[in-house]
Amino acid sequence: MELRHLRYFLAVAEERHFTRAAERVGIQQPPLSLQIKQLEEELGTPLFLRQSRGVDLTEAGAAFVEEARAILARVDQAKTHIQRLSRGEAGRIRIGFAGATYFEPAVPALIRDYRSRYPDVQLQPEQSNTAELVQRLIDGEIDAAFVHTPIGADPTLACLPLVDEAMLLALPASHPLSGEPAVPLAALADDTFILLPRAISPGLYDRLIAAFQQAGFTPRLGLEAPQIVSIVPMVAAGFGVSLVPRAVSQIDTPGVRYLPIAGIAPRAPIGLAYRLDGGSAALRGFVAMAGLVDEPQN
Amino acid sequence: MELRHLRYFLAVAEERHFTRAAERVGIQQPPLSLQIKQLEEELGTPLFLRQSRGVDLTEAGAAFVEEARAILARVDQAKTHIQRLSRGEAGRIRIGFAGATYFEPAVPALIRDYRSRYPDVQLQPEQSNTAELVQRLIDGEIDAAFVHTPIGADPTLACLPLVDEAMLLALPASHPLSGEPAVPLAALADDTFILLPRAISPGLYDRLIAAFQQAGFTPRLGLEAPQIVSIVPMVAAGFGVSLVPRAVSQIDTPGVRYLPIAGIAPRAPIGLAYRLDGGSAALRGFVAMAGLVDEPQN
DNA sequence: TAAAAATACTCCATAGGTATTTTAT
DNA sequence: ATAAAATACCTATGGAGTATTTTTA
Repeated sequence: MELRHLRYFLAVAEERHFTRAAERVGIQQPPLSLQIKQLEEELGTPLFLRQSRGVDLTEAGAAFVEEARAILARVDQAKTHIQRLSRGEAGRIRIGFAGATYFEPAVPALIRDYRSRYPDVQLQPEQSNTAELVQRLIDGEIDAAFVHTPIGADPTLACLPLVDEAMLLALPASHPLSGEPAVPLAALADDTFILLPRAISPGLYDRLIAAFQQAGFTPRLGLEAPQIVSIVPMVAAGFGVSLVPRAVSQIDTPGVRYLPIAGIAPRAPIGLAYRLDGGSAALRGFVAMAGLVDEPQN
Repeated sequence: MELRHLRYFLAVAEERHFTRAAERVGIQQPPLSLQIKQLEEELGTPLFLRQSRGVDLTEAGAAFVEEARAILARVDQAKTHIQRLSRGEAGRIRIGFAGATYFEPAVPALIRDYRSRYPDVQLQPEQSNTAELVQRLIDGEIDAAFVHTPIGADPTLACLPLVDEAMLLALPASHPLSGEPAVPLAALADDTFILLPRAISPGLYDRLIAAFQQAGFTPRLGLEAPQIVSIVPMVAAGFGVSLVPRAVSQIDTPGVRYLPIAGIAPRAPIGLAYRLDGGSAALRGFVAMAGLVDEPQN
């Protein structure tokens, strides 16, 4: 059986007339009769009662009308689905968000814009840290991730820079310098610093260490925060001071002051990392939109 | 697009190898490549990533695997459905039951046997009287009906005789003759008779009138019962006596005695009427079973 | 007798086969 | 160098066309 048989059958069933049906499907009556006969042989039962003025459907024929319509509709539907998938208009993107990247205004703005343009693409968010997300990208468990760059060079991954802002100091409100408009890093040489373990976000960590070296001191390290956002309550609780990406300052916590760093401040660049071979058209659309809307800033 | 394309596509998707897939579907590799290319052109997107050791599915290809499987499964299902319909193993029969025919043991026995042999045929019962059911048969609103024969000759209907039993007298328990083992009809010449209107079941009515003539009297007619089963409570209430098919005596009502008629008793034959052109295989199966199991009796 | 489907045949488009080339590891 | 798909070209099946016959109301 081929779809041709179903198309021809429906024409005859609807016209109740072989000759008219043949005209409708663009062939002559004898080959149409032949195709219907093939179909009837395959099904093992007549589909039409041939009468001298056209034909009527048999019981089996009437039932097969429904079946044939359903099958052809399903075929059309499948075609449309695949075409939409291949145009990036449908599908699913699993997106990771590292640390507080979700609070960087450009990130939710991009998500919002993408959803309004591609409402039928399902976005599946996932919250973690840069190192974990990069691993999940490599393993193919997620399709893209907003991470703190740089990430380790991997041949299967690409990374599109999105935003690059100076980090801020996070001081407890009780800190003597918390009222200043800006503080040089060196002024905190005697403070205890709350940092992330390097493994969570090596890029960010290395920038901080470089900044301390440039400021001419080695920081006293206190507690290690398990994730960026948990630095804030630790500072509020007086466990020490820290340096955080601007996005973190969106979380307004009582007892914490965010101050610009006077002089050269370490930066916390955010990029969109994604698989190069992912092959999802929806992902390509997402990356393309990220590349257009969010030009790398300095 | 033809089903061939889907079959070939699934072979390639499952083998991940054009040459092996070609072997599996019984053609050579180049024509298979051509068919897949046609499919990809119609869908407007590649389905496979050609690699030097076989192929991988693209995103669209992976989605199309599901679609193609669903479509081919639906085709198989449709085929099976039609074949079962045409063998009378599936479908629906709308069956009418006139008067008390449902109480005639052979009738529920036939229904029971048929349902156990063809469990997937839906039986849709309808209760009415002979005249109404014959009309509904002619109008094509039901497929078969258990009726009191004879029915008017109609070229589109056939009627298979099923059972033919003598009618019984129905007397109120208070009737002086209600204790007799059998009563001749003539003994009731002075009683009031409760009968059905002739229009409800002409065959039955005419037999009764003939019986009265043979017994040598014209009955005094009392109330008319709207349907056979309502004769029973009317007799119980003392409105008169009646003659009823044996099946009615299955309804055990206090205050009513059923007695055989002494001498020649009118008969109440039951037949299965059905459309000759109905064309439903399930109906043919039902009629065939009725013809085999329930030989006409005397 | 007339309308319409079936049959008989012819033809050609295209599915499928064969030989070879290209491609990618 | 090798495995595998693509390309080129050929063959032939069977889908479609034409002419005619059969069927049935």
